[in-house]
Amino acid sequence: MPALPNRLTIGEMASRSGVRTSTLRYYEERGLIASERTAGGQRRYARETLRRVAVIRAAQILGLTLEQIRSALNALPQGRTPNRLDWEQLSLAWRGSLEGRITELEALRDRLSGCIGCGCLSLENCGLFNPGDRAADAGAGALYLFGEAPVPDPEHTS
Amino acid sequence: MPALPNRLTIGEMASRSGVRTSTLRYYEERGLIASERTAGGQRRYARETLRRVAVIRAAQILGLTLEQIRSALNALPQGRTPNRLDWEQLSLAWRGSLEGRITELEALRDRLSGCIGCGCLSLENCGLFNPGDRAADAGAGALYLFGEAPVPDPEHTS
DNA sequence: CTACAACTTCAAGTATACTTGAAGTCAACC
DNA sequence: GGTTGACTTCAAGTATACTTGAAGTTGTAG
Repeated sequence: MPALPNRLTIGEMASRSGVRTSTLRYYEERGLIASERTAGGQRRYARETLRRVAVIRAAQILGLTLEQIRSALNALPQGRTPNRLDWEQLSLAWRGSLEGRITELEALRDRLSGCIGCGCLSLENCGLFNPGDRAADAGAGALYLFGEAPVPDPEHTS
Repeated sequence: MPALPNRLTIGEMASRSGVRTSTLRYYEERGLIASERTAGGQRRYARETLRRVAVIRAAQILGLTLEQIRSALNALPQGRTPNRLDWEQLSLAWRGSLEGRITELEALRDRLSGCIGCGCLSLENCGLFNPGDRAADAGAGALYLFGEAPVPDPEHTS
């Protein structure tokens, strides 16, 4: 058991990062991490790759895709593994998008609450069925969720 | 152009619901909607299926999987298309899980904020890298994000 | 009755993020 | 130098939610 070697095998990376070897190979294939090779062709990782993997996992927890993470990491000067300052920059940016998602979900929750209160009669008017980014594509006429036709006052219709 | 026919073709369903015909077939295959067939084998949908599809889309926006939606709809008495009261029940339950997700994301945001403030030195101690449901699997020793070894006071180490 | 749009099924493709398995090679310990 | 666990590549499989394409059938307008 080598004590803190400078180059880590993929197995050491896996046990120290908690990420499977297959996942590490996949990250490398997708350009998120890099490795050197021994004469025999086996991977050897720089110790800082461990930190890089940790940042990748953190970013995934935050909901970013691997492609977004790859872009963010590659945008760092020299495409280096984030240091402490880099991490502050990244996490500030990512916190922003996280807050954006929270805001979206809260709006969704409020629309849903509104639907509960109002009975959600019309797909055309209902906020839930017309969230900002979806086209209200009711070409053939209004779509009604409960009751197919607009009925201003149900008590007057049999 | 038949005015509000009782049975809709898949094409009519598609244009009135905003959902592609391929998607409607897929929903049927997955047990989310049902259809009758003409003598020739073409699908004909009851008008209320339109409402059912609308509810499915709403539930998807809320983040439920098709399987979860299928279960919820099948759990209704007679597996019927939700009426107004059913919809209130469903949306109340779904709002609950939505609020759960918001709470999780807020906790994540707060952990991230904490990391930004503290510099996030240790993977073992950092809340972001150890969110509740992930095993802190640091078998080989502590994992440190910025600085590989525990350094209680960096000023005393060269 | 014919034309043609709309419909049918079934298989395969798309995207994301991986995992699994087969077949073979490497590194390290004794 | 031999054994064995760890490693290699490449192809295919998993899960979700669909879309696309091929080849053939149906329904309806004229």
